[in-house]
Amino acid sequence: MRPSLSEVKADLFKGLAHPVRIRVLELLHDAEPGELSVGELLAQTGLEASHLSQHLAVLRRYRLVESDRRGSQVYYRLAYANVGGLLDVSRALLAEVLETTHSDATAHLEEQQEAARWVR
Amino acid sequence: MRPSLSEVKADLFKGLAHPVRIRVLELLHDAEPGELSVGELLAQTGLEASHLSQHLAVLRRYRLVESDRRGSQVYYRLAYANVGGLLDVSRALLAEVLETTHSDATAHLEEQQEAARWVR
DNA sequence: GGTCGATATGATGAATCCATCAAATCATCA
DNA sequence: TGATGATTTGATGGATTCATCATATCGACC
Repeated sequence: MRPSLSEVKADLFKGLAHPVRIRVLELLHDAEPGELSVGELLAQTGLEASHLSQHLAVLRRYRLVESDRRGSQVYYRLAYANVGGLLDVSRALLAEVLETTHSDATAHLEEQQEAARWVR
Repeated sequence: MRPSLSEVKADLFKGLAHPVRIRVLELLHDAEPGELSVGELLAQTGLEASHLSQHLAVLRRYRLVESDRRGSQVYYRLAYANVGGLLDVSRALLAEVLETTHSDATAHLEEQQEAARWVR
């Protein structure tokens, strides 16, 4: 039984439905060479190796990323340009959501956003 | 403890991570008056009432829709314009995904797409 | 072949999601 | 007030996801 279009879309969104995986995809989206090694992702996320690896496996399963082993290192990149498009729109959607939220919550989230920028 | 930006985004994607909920959001996105009653959604999805209602509750929880009771009927609409944006990009992403899939699977999914258009 | 660094997979328990059926709630009307 | 249509919520069991720790696999090098 082949999946319906909605089921394929739902799978794509499932891949995006976890904060760590969003973070990883954003790092890949923003990376200058368009890809990052697992080691670099580990450094930038501060995660434990097997934790990140399990999430990367989910991203591979749902075809949001592609991987490429070169020697002992594995590089990941977004599988499709429109994955980046989803990230961009989600950013715009979040801004829209935040515009309608309490100003104290907004201030707090803006602080976190500044901190994230600084870390990068 | 307030949620991080990634957590808020993850919640939005969780709301999208089920085929029925995608279908509902697309129906709302495409509806001429920009909203539909639960009754209309029931008719168009063919779901059982409490099944749909549980999914609508998830969409409300993650703030992807807004509801509005008028008499005995409840109307739903997308909570933000960018929810529609996410749907549009996911459509483009799916097309991108399908371009790289086997042609027999592609043909099958295109048939389903045609059938869906016809039903509407 | 063995060691080591890099990465992936397996096992497990807790939490969450999903589908289904039952019951409750809300609004309207006689 | 009770009945009815519309909709929501609750309860429950099974499936899936998540986090964590342990183990396995891969590639490079001696």
